[in-house]
Amino acid sequence: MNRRPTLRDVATKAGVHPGTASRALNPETRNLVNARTAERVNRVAQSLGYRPNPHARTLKTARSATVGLVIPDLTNPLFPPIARGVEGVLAEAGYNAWIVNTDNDTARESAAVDSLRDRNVDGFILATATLDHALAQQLAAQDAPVILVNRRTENTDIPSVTPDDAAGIAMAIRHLVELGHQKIVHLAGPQTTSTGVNRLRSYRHALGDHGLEDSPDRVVVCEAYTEDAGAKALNQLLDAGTDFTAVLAANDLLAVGCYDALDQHGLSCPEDVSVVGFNDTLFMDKLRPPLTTVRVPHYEIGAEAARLLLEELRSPGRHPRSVLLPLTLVVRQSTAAPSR
Amino acid sequence: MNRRPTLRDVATKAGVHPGTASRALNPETRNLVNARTAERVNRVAQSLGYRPNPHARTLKTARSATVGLVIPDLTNPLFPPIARGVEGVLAEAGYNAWIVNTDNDTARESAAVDSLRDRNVDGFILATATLDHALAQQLAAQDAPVILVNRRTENTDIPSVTPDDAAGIAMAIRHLVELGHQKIVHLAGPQTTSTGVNRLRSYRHALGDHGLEDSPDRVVVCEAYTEDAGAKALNQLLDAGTDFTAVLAANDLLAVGCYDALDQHGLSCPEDVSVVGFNDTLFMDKLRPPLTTVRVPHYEIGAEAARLLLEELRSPGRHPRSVLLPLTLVVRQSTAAPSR
DNA sequence: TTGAAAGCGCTAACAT
DNA sequence: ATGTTAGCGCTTTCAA
Repeated sequence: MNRRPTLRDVATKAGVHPGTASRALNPETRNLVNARTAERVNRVAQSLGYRPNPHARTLKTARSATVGLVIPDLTNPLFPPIARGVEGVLAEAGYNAWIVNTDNDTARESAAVDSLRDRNVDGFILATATLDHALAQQLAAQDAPVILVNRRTENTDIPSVTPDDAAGIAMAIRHLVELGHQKIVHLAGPQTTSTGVNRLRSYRHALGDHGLEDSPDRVVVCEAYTEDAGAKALNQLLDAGTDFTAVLAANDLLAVGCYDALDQHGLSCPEDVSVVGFNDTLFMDKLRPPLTTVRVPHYEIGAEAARLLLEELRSPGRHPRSVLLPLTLVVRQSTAAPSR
Repeated sequence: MNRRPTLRDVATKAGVHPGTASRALNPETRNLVNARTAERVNRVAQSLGYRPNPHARTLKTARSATVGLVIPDLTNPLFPPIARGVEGVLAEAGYNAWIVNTDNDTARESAAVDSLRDRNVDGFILATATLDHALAQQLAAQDAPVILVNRRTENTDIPSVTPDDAAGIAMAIRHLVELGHQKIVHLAGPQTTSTGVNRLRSYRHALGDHGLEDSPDRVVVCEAYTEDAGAKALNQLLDAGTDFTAVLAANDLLAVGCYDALDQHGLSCPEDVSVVGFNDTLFMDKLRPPLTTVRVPHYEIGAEAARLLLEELRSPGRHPRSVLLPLTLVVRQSTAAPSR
């Protein structure tokens, strides 16, 4: 029965004191040690298959080379690519991510974050931000390194990596206008989120930029970013007899809901109504018709968030900043010139 | 600056020795302690907001109340629901899951598992199994608690939770036969996986059960479970002029690839060709036409795997077993009676 | 029923 | 350049 070798084992076999072995094995302190000794220790460690015990290290140093990644719902296809971006960049730096799911539940989120703190994570990446996000505020107030991803809080002091919502919406509107649409409705996202608020504001601005009227009855605010909410919202507009030829949905799920509502009303896309989504999540190119949508660089959002966090960990408080990532419009068959 | 309270702090404030406090706070050992004392200690812990340090605990006990969940690709919508099932059941038992992504790369998988072992995870749930899976064998050989999920290894001694592939395929074939199909091709999955092999074998058996001929040129084995591989395979059949009226794909992604191939050949589904998938992953109901597919209870697969693992952790070697989960066929518009 | 003491494996301040 | 020492926070055996 041979237990895992410890630092002591390595030290003994290399004929040095554990302290020396520790220094020799750690890249940061290796230079404090005679080069030949260091090499010998490393060889012995290798030959023994030595692997440091991260719990012992964390217990001693209160650091863990681990980051908490807090996600509202992993089954939303927006998040897995973000998680991979985070993991990819962290891995290069020798860090790992602990992914936790909150199911969009504040209590669970709070419990998850507590548990991450118990584990001495070195920082947090939160994909759960609302405009008024107590948890993010609280973490930031305690000087815990935090980066927000995809959405932001009202407090812009907390660094974030988000899509350039305004630019994305502007591209979408321009595309519709160029096709000849004049009456464009907006299914807005929850106004508790930065994406919901920003995209709605940008829609209004973009209409103005093209000299189009910004009429209040052309906007429906959805309570959630779900297919059902999207269907409900568009049904509401259709039932009210609102006059429009195109829909700009605040995200892809709402856009998918529009397909449902159009079906229910016997209308077809894009012949009767053009639809534009936001995010370009999985399979949006496989719908019939394939959805025109604003592509968000999911992986890159996660990667950039990880970079910001690593910077913050290396030099706390040096250059906190927020990043807006550029988007592209992906034109597919859900948009066409209006028939009326 | 007040650091987090430790067990010592609680003990001191409660006027007991840290050993006693430890016993009082741990449900397992609470009965070793005077009830009044125990209650007092717990009250003090509460009032101080005491949270045990998991690293210290793990360092001492070599257990972590943590399970490693090894996933080939989190962006495959099959896996997030499984992960949630795992997490849901583990959470009830006070366990947590460490989710790691391997990107279908053996080296990464191996590194990830090493890292999980370094962290003293109490067991593993692997969603990465191939028939000949060195890592699973190795873990099992070392008596590490392992449960396979979704796929199995050739060695059936390793417990697993998988869909009942044979039953699923039988349902799909019966459905097609009842619609009147006689010439059914199969896009088989990689023959390195249990799903690929089992579904192919079941396809052959099911044809036999209906007195249909099982012709080798009606099967194409795909090298990967991807849309591209599916498109390539069906294109191959179409280009070869193979005579068929329905396609049974070994999973949904391959089925989506069929849609692409049919498009490219100017054929339409279900008028010209019926298509059936497997898994019923995200948005399969949103394709045009919505995909008839075999529904796998994703969440339940993960949940059941977690249950088996917890059992194994509680009584090692007591009742290792594998579970086949029942499936249902979801009939949508991608299947119809053949026109020829 | 409780206290004492040792130690899990590592790091870092201090000493030489 | 290396050794010594103490201790991170907890559990658990042993003793009382």
